Amino acid sequence: MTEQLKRATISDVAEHAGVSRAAVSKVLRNAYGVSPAMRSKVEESMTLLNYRPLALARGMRGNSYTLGVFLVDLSNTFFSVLAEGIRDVAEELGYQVLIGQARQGLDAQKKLIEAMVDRRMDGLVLIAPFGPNEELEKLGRTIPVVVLGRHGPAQYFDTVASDDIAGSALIVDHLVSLGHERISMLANTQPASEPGMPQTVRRHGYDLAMEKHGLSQWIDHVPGRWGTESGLEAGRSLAARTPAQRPTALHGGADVAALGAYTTLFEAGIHIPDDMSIVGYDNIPAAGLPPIGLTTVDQSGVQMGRQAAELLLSRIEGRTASEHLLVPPRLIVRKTSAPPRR
Amino acid sequence: MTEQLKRATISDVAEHAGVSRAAVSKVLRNAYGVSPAMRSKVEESMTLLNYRPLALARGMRGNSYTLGVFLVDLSNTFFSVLAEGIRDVAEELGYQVLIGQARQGLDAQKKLIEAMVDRRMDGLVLIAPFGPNEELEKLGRTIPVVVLGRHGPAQYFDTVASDDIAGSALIVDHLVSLGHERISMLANTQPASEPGMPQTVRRHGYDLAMEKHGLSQWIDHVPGRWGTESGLEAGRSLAARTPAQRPTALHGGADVAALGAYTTLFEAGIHIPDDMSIVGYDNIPAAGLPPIGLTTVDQSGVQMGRQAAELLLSRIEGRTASEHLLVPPRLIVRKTSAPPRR
DNA sequence: AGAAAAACGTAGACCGATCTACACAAAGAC
DNA sequence: GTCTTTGTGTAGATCGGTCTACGTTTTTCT
Repeated sequence: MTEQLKRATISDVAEHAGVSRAAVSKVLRNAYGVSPAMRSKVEESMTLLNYRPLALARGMRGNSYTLGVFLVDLSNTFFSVLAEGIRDVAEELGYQVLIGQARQGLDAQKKLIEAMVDRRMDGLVLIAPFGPNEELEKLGRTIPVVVLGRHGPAQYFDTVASDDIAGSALIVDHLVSLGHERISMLANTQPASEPGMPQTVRRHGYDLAMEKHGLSQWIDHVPGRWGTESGLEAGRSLAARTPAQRPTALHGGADVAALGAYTTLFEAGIHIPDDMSIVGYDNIPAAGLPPIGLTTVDQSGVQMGRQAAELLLSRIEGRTASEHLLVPPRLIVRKTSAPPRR
Repeated sequence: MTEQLKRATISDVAEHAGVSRAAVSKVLRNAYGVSPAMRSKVEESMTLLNYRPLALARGMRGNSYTLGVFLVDLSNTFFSVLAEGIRDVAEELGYQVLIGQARQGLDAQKKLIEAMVDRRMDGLVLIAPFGPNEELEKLGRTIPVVVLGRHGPAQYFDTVASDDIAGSALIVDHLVSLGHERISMLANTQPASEPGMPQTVRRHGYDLAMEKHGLSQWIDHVPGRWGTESGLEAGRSLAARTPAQRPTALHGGADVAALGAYTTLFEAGIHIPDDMSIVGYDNIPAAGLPPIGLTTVDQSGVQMGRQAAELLLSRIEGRTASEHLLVPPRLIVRKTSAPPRR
């Protein structure tokens, strides 16, 4: 086994350039008190020695130049789109983005977030976290935090979310305009749903829209969560209903859940959209696949990701007043919605 | 703004327990030379003060207890499945997994890997990296590395890969048994393809299998890359051919590419599987959606991820001889493959 | 009982940066 | 020509852990 190559440290650079370590640190940080002559001398030594500052060591006192992104579900491709937007903005400013994925459960979430804090990340973007708002407020007092997907208000962290009330209205309006009355919704009934969580807000938006159209009697929440598994399950339960008890249209809550329901409904011989219309939310890539063609609500994830990153960065720079952004959603009509047959 | 809560350090614990910092460090590391009495005393103080060691600081001398996973494409859900397997194993041993996603390009990949090294990760799993093997060998001499998706041999890093020769054979055999002769393949012609990269091996496996069946005359590589975009493009180019020039079946190389081709082919009015059979590779979740039902090759991603993590951990523990695992693939027949019509 | 070995704790250097306090020199003010 | 002010560079503490070297006590072995 060949010897490991030793990497250059700040001391090596200082010695090579004939200056103090503090001086090198200054040019590294673009700090005040560096003459042009010294700067160029030091920079030359840095490139010559192939020096890269050890981010870990910097983090001990200053910034680690690392942002953490917390995700529950990597396989939800909408989340990865968000992550992409975050990364784009962060990289422009010299920050690295590292993504952590927790397994399901509040406990796992907490552990992962702690792990990120223990690695002295400069700030955190939490994508669709669960748990009570107070926990997040507490976290926000420890480290800059932006929550993606949860609605404000909040005092110690910023939020970026889709206008879920409007999004649900878009869906219901669309279905009603096609002639549907009996419209159910896959409601995410995760334990301890908080106000501000998208599942809460979308459900509320659905209720409001149904009422607006005078369809309160048909309001129907199919319980579950928003994941593929749970969507499959919901589809099964819907298929098990008698045709008379079955809705003619379904607000899926999220694309992954909607596609899950689609799957088991389809397998049970219920044809989409002839027997039932389905509308999703998120516009994940798989939704656009032509044989599926899921009608859905688009949230322009990259944009949301970028905004979240910008908020986080400005918070790291010192802003303390919290901000809460609402992104207008957009309906994308494809093939899973059609007039009811009866 | 409320004051930030100060977190307890090792000195705080030491003082509270009435012992030295070194002693606390010892119980933390399970090091030799700790009496049961002291251990319990210290542990009590730790829980009382709600102490968590700062992983960042530990990394300065010892391990950072962090593994890095490098990915090119978060939206390729197969990769996220791999990441899940890695995380499961790592967490059991107290390691955190942080995922970094690079934008396209060798340069971006290099920068991200450097960033992970600069954060003193204890080891790296690279999922489908590009670039020459020498680069990886060099990296492997700096830090423990396992490459997922590239075939060995290699001296300074381990590999875990699907047996792509066998996988391609599975696909060709299946199509031939259905009666196909004219079978094309979406070949990933990324610049600087290295031996050992899945695209290279799968293509070679396809060539071999075609020859075995006496179909050398029909060997046909449709150029592109393995992403959704490139798949869309390939589908378009295939649709543009005259029916006589068009293959009756397509080895898609990877599910994302296969689904891309499916999309544009479908839009061009070419019906799958009546006009053309398509087989993918990876068995990503979207492939299983019933209206699509992509016939594909499964690689049991979670298992591969777990194996990669185990290799990495054992390498971190000191193993130096490299290992190279080949995972047998499995054909999953669904609805996009059928006998040719003519 | 005396010597050797094992068990237990501690002091303090160390990892590689940042950052405060200060020394010194050059420039500007009066 | 002294007195500030401004610019430039350095010494050394600091962040929160790890780890080596060593001293002291206890146990084990003849």
